[in-house]
Amino acid sequence: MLEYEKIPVVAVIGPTASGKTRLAVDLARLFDGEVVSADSMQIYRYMDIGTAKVTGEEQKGVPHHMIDFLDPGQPFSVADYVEMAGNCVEDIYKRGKIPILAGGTGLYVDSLLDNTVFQPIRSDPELRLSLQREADENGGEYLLNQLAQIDPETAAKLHPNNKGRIIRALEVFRLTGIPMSVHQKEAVSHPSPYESCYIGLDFSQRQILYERINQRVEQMLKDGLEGEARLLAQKGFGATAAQAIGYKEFLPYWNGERSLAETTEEIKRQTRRYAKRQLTWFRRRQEIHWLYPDLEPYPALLEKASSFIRDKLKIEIQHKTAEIFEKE
RNA sequence: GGCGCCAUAGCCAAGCGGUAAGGCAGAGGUCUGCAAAACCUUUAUCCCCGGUCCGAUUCCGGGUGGCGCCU
Repeated sequence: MLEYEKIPVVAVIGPTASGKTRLAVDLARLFDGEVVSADSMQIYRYMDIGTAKVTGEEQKGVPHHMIDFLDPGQPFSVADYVEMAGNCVEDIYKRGKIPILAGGTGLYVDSLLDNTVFQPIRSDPELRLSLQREADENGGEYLLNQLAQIDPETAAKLHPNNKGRIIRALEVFRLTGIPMSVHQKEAVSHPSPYESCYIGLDFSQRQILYERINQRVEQMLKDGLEGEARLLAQKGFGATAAQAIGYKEFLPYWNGERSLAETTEEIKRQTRRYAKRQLTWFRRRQEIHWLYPDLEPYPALLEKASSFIRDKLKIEIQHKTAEIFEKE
C-alpha cells in the first residue's frame, strides 16, 4: 500500500440503544474488520451492565478495542482517546483489516476522525480549584470578564454560566501563555489521515427510541445493575467514570431518600436526555448516512449499510450477508 | 342527601381585580482536554354559563368534575 494513502474507517454512530453494537459487529464480519469502540464509559472495567458493554457472545469472534481496559478510578479524556484509538486504527489497518469505529461519544468520534491534535497541556488541579472558588464567590460573569482580557475570542463564545469551560480556558492560558482560541485553531489545522464513512442510526419516531431505552434500563436492573453500582461505589469512581448514567443515581436510593421505582425512572430519564443530546451532536454532520431501524428490518438495513460503505470507501465486501445470518 | 375544600400548560404549582412566577417532563440548540459532562433557548390565555366592574384567572350566583367529612 502507498504511504500517502488514507486509512479507510467506518464509523457507526447513533444514540444509545439504537443498535450500534450489533451493526458494527456484523459490518466487521462482512468486511473483515475489527471494532474500535468510541464510548467514554465502556473503556472502564467493571462497568458492564450499566454501559451496555458488548458481551463476549455479542462480539461473535470479532476483535474489539478500546473497551474494558481502564480502572474506574482513572481519569480519561478526549486527548487520551485520540492518541490510543488512533494507534489502534493504524494497527488494524496495517494488519490488512478494516477499522470499524462504533460508539456514541460524538466528541471522541469526531476528534479522532477529524484528526484533532491535542497539545500535551497538563491539568493543574490546584489552579482549577482556586479558579473554581473564584467562580463560586464572584460568579461566572467575573471569571468571564477575566477571560475576555486575555482571550476575547473564546470569551465571546462562552455563556457566564458555563463555568467549566471558562475555567478550562483560563487554565490553558495560565499554563501555556497562549490563548485557548489559538490552541484550538492549531488543533484542527491538521489534515486527517482517514477516509471516513459515517453510518448513523436513528429512529423516524423518537418515541420508539425512548421505549427501547426504557426497556433496556428495566433489563439492566434485572441483570443486576444495582449490585454492579454498589461494587463500583465501594471501589470508588474517578472523575470521568463518576459521570456515567446508571450508577450515581442509586446514591439517593441507598440513603433512603428515594424509592427503587423512582431511581429506575431517573435512570431512564437521564438516558433519554443523553440520547437526545447525542442526536443533536451528530445531526450537524452532513456526511452521515442515516438509517432507520424502525423503518426496515435488520437484514435490509445491514445490506444498505454495507453497500453504502463499499461504494464510499471503495472496499470489497468479503462475505455475503446471507452467510452471516446462516451462522446464527 | 348535607357541609366544606379544590378546579391554572403533559405533570407539580404560584398568583387572587389591570390581561398568567417557578420546577419537572417534552422540543430545539451550543460544543475541542471530566462529554453518559457542562451550558443555552423554548411551551397556557387560567373547567363551563351568567352577573358586577372601565377591566376578572382573580369578586358574586349557577352548573359540571374531583377530594374530604357528616348522616
